[in-house]
Amino acid sequence: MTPKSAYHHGDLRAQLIAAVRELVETHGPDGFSVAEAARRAGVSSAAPYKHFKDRHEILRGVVSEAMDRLRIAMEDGAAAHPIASLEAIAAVGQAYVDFARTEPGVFRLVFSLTEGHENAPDLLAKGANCFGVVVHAVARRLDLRPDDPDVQRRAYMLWSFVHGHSFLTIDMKHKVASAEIDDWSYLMTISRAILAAA
Amino acid sequence: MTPKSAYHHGDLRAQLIAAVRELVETHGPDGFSVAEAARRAGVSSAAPYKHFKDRHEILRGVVSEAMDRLRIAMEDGAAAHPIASLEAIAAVGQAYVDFARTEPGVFRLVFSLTEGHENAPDLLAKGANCFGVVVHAVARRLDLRPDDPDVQRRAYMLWSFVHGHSFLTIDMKHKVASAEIDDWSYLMTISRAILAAA
DNA sequence: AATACATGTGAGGGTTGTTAACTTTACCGC
DNA sequence: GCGGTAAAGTTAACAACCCTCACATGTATT
Repeated sequence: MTPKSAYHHGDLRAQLIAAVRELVETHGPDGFSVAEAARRAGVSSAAPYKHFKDRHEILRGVVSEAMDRLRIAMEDGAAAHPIASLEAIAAVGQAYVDFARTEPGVFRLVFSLTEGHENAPDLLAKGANCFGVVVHAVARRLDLRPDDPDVQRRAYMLWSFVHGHSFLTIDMKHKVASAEIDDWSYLMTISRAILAAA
Repeated sequence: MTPKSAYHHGDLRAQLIAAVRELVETHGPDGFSVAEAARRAGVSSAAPYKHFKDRHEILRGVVSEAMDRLRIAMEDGAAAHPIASLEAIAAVGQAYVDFARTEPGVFRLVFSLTEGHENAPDLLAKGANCFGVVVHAVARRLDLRPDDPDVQRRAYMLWSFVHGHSFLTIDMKHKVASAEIDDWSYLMTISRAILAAA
């Protein structure tokens, strides 16, 4: 743990991930280089390859960690409201949007891993878990089982919606869509509409 | 036009954009290099810089062209159905989703230009035009003016929705959300719900 | 025909991703 | 304590890439 020796400073993997997260956040998903990350961690540019096979694997590490945080935020959002309430559903969406607003770079990264990341079952699983939070909230609200097709359909609708809004909101920080949008009332409206739709 | 001389082959700019589009589509938004594009166009690796300042500027060229095609597809979608019909609105969304499915790489690229592209007023304008198609369709349906705040709000909701669905659909080609989804009935349901919502 | 300009080439500097061979440290059974 | 093994660093090197420079070659203007 404690970097006694300067060699083997004991915590490189985590420090690299942190450095990359910062780089991605400030310079965008492409403005990252393993060389710069190594520099920031105070090691040689070859050191990272003792912990990661690829630059891709480092990115996957960042994404994995980010998805954990996202899921927790969503769960916390739901937990802050009465079970089966509409608010609980909207709060899950709010957590999602908040995450995108707070860390747009990382948020983008999470959804841009396409090449070189084909086989990443753990990431797929974590994605499914995030979706699961939505499903769970919807199931509670409708008093149905989570695997009910209707629940799945509505949850997916909600997710599309929140996902799209999140992306649009960070893309056009300088307003394209006329006015500012009040997330909460927006999310409540949508949640209501989707739960009521045929 | 006709490359008489081998030098000055007269059409390099367009050919580069085409080459990059292909590269982005097959190797993903990151798997593109100016060098490779030049190679495919049959010119030296320095030639592109006579037409584009940056690698970023080439990408912007690809995006610009793609947004034109997207807008046209959306307009055509709407035009294929009776004015003011719900189908016309859904068809705009369908065109959007189809574009994403057909050219996922380019679609991603369009929405990942963040760094080095801060000042691109033409792209912002084209984005606004695409949104304008949705707004127009909604305004027709509700028999209101396009600049009516309610129209803008509902159009934005629809857009978020379709945008999110498009992304999710190309991200998880291998189904995370349980079953396959029938785009058209999905889009009709959503359009109806959003136009009816409070 | 002479000149100006646009558009190509080639060489080269600086950065990156990644590997290979080597060195240093931590740890484990004796 | 002691020696061996594996983990985790290092330097050196290569190819690829972005981009700039000085120069070459066509095209267009006058």
